[in-house]
Amino acid sequence: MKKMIDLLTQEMEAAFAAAGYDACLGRVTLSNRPDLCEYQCNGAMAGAKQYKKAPIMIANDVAACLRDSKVFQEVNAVAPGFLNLKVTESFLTDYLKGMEAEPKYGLEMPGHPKKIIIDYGGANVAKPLHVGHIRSAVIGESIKRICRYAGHEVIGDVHLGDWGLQMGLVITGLRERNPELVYFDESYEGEYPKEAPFTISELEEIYPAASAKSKTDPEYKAQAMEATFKLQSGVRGYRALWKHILNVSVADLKKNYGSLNVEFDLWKGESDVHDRIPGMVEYMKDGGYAHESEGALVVDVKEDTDTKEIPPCMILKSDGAALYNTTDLATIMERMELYAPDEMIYVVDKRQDLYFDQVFRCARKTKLVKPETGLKFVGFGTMNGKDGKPFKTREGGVMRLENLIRETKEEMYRKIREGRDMPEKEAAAVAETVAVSALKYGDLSNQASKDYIFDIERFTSFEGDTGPYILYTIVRIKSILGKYTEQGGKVEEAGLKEAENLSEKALMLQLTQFNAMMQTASEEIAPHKVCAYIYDLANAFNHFYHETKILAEENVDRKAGLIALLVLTRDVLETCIDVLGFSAPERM
RNA sequence: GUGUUCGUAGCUCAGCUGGAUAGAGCAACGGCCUUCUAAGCCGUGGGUCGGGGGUUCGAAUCCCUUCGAGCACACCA
Repeated sequence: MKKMIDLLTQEMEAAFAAAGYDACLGRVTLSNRPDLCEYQCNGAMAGAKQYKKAPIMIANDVAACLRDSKVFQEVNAVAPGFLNLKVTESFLTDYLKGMEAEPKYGLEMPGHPKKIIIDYGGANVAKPLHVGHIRSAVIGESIKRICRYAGHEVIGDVHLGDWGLQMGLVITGLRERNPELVYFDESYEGEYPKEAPFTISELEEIYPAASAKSKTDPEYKAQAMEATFKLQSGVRGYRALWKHILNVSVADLKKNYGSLNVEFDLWKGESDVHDRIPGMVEYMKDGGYAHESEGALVVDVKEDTDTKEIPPCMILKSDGAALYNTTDLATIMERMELYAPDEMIYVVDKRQDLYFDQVFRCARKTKLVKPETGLKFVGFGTMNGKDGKPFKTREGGVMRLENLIRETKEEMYRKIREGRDMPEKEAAAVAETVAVSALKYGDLSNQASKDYIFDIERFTSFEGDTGPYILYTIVRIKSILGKYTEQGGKVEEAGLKEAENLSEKALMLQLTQFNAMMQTASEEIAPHKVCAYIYDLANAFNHFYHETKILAEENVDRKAGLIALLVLTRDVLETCIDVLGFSAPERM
């Protein structure tokens, strides 16, 4: 279905042509003066020079050609040469009816859907998620859903850090605690136990302790490095232990991500490409891409057009070991082989911008990907505290994600109990849903690339541009629809009618923007545009709601028309919050 | 040093493919509930769009310059 703005532009272009001017001047945009008009066209001013005429004369000529328009109810030429437009009720209502009938409210599907792999989450095995992980998870999940809604095939990969020194540290820490474990007996040849010899909370204790000790104790660090080496070279007991660590950790990660409605299709990790690295390195050497520099193996990625120094992309350290770049490149290689995606999107802290630039250039230069394969870096900014510095606990430490979520839920629960007479159990469930909306909307409503201030007070507020406000609006609509049904009305039989007041028309106009907004949000990978849209839509609804009695409407047809408008508004809002990654309760 | 992002109301942020009077929210103040959830709605006050210059009929938006802040700059991930 064509976008509203395109249909209006078409009509306007025809009018420019009919008046003897270049049709290209007919571009219609949303009005920036809602008090004067709904849409505007500034083409008369742009064409003034070309035709050596006063803009207002051109505008008048064009307006004259639109006198009998079925699309525009009003076309006013205003000094110096604006064309102020209002659409007819019938055109608007027909457009919305079309929208209702279309599968995705009129969003056009791509001619060639892309297969996209999105790499987000940034979790590490055996390390708890902390607040620094929230953005990648929340933004990535939303991008995944937006691209999927826009008609692409999307695969989300958490891509765990499951293979480096951290694993050696955990194993060494475990050995220190329980040296008698069968995993450390290298002469053992039997089956290893199915149960892990530790719980998640023990695991979470072990890593930081081992990490700290390795920094002051060189002997301990050497042990950890040896353990890492043994694991990577396939020593049975170490591999078995590693599997346990992985399983226990992943189960816990799934629980935590789950509480934020974040779900991955793939739980791949760095370990998956371990065996692939030697071959890839050979390939890069044989192809003449890689050369030695200061003892390390690197690929030059400078380009003539660069305005800055781009250091070469390192493939192997001078001690011959692989590093982050190596696994990332090997992963790109693996993904091309297994999934052949058209595009890979990395949702990562923006500080890694230069690093990914190097990796992407290297992947292209070494032909790991096809020339047309998209490699995109979506860098996000830091989540800061009210002081503008990276978010910390009151004690100055790094807050665990789990705790942040729990505190937000508690705050929400408190507010609900204060403001509503709701049974404890229901209040707890509602608090959970609303808290997720507060956290996610608070994050997503900011442009991903910018830093933002995390303010739990603000995010959990029911007032203003917040998740809870959006949910409240949806709940209000649901409440009316519920009552309508109780009164014997049939929601599904209601058909849209022409608007009878200004706020109703404003709501309808806002609804027509859905497909254009969603297209932009997916093309620009911009979840915050979805937030901005639903905030405007919720405002338009609340304004309309205040002015229009719905259930008390006596004209049955008119009432049904209003109900149909509510249904469409609810559905569009719920579609939007779904792509943002949260949902609304029935009551709140 | 080089590069990069940014600087808009007291605070948090939109707007940036150039258009009319620069918008929201919070905070402050004032209205609106016998009627569909007042966790709502309406209104008031609050601005050298960091400074300067340029392009243009027209600049928060484009260009140059300057000041200020953040971030990155091969053997970490």
